[in-house]
Amino acid sequence: MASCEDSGNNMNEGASDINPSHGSSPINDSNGKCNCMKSQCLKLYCQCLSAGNFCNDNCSCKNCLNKEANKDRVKQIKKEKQSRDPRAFEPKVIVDEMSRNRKGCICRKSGCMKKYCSCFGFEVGCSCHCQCQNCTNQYGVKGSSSSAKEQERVNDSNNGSKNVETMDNGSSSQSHHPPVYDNSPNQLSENSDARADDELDNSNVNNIPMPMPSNQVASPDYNFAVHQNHVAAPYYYRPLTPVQIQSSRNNFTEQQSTDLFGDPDWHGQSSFLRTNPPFYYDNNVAEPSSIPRIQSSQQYQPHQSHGFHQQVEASFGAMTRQHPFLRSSQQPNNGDATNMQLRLHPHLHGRWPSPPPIDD
DNA sequence: GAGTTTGAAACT
DNA sequence: CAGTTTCAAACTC
Repeated sequence: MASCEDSGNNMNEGASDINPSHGSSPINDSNGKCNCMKSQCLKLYCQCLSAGNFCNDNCSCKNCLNKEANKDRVKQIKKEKQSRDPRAFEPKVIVDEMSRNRKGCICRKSGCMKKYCSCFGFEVGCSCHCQCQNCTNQYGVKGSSSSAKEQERVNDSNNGSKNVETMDNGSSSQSHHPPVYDNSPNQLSENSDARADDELDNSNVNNIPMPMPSNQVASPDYNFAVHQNHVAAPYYYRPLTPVQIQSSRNNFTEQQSTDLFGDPDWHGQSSFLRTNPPFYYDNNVAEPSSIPRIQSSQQYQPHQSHGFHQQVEASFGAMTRQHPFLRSSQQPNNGDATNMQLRLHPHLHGRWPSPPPIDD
């Protein structure tokens, strides 16, 4: 059975309509199907349309017009939606140190503790973007810098030196989260409005300000994807070459995405990044379909022969070695990375390094 | 499964 | 742009 998540069902043409397939349904677990009765699936109420997908055989919608056979009209509808909100079809969740719902919620009655709440539905905390009332979101309450678990992690890191990003290996049994996406600013893209303006003072590509708050948690704008207790590498969007763009438009395959990430110039590349294809291209920017995340502690448990630290070194090696600004350290040792830390090099003075160079 | 509640999207 | 209406998903019974 086809699904909205099937690549073949994606509306993979036209402006900005190549989306991460599961960038959709923030709330339900229906995995790319809708039950629209009145909207003909031509409004954003429709989860399939909202996700940038056509409806499919799994849907129970009535009078559906969101079909490939109607693609011209759908494309027009999408343009209209985008004229109102250019980011209407973008992923709804950004990746930062805790992950946040880009648009925020305005819950009044649910306390952000039910799936009515888009933040809760994504299993992310509420944020300054939310206008919710009586927020009790277990993943992070509006106004607080983090959820309880995250705060615990932050506190732990603060027990060490400053500018420390603690990285856990997931051994504390956090369940994995649904896919979320790095919506960090592409410093090199003409459509780089995906930043949290309130946290940045300029957009100088070569001198990215790093608003390191007192709790020492990195800003979402620096692609530092530390997801709950899971670990992910810092990574940057990078513009694609014309060949890559054409390739993505024509016949994008998982192997190609793997190859892209196998590119030695991809500073943040890692073995587990490569385990998370496919990647989608939009606005000439490569974007992971899901953040590089560790899906289970088992997958990235300390390796029997090398130890997790070495494994992380292997994964992060390119970054830690090629970016002289970052260096890894290890708690005295046991071979796992439960308390492994990435330290900012002192000379950064609170600034992250520039994105890696563009490779033609 | 029907009815109710909820909040996002659309509309005015 | 604030208030209202529409909509579909989440939830309850």
